[in-house]
Amino acid sequence: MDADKVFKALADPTRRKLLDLLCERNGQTLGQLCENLDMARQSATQHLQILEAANLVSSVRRGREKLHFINPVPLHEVYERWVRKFERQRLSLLHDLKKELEGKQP
Amino acid sequence: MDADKVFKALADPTRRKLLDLLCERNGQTLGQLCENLDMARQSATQHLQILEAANLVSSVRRGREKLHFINPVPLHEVYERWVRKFERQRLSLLHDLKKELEGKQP
DNA sequence: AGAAGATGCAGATAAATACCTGCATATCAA
DNA sequence: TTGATATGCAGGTATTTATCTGCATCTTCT
Repeated sequence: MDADKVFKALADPTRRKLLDLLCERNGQTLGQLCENLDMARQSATQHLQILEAANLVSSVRRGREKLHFINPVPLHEVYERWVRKFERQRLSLLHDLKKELEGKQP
Repeated sequence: MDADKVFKALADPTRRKLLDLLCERNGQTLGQLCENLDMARQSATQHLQILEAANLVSSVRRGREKLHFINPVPLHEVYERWVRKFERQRLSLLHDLKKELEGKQP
């Protein structure tokens, strides 16, 4: 997984909306997705290309249409790599802060 | 939580490295963090400000030093809002794709 | 074949982003 | 107090990014 591509893909609200739309109904065409977007079709295409490069979306050509499918695997890997790691110390943080402040002031 | 700020904060590799560094040792000063970064101190400051604006990092002034602490709460909320949602349909995706292709071709 | 529909490709541009340098301020320690 | 240390602030710049417009290509349907 290219974590940088995944994070950068998720950084844009339009692309997160595209993922939301595909989550509601998987396998939508470019045209269908554009109906919910309020921007030029060509712009949406670029966003979808970024999502594909991050492996968050796969597409299949069917005739003159292009169908898009969400792929949750990279998101799961982001979770494993990032969220769980930081959650492990969740409970110790207030302790760290308190100790730090107490230990150095009279 | 401002999801957009959180995602944009995580989109930069330097900022993710800062979170990693704070995960290894919480409560580091700006100077300590800079030793691991290979960029001007002022640049690191800007990254830390973005992390603070996203509430991923908190800081406390102690004399002439500034201590930084990681805050995992926004990451957890990102997980709840994003990762779990998409994971729920994880198993159905290959099915969706297969059905889509089969149903429309002779 | 020809028209309509869906998507692809390329170049232009305005805004956002990540850096930097230079100088200012505040704190500690001798 | 004075020098050294840690951080803050402001401005400048080069790169990246998001978006658009215009035109091309490829299917489908009549």
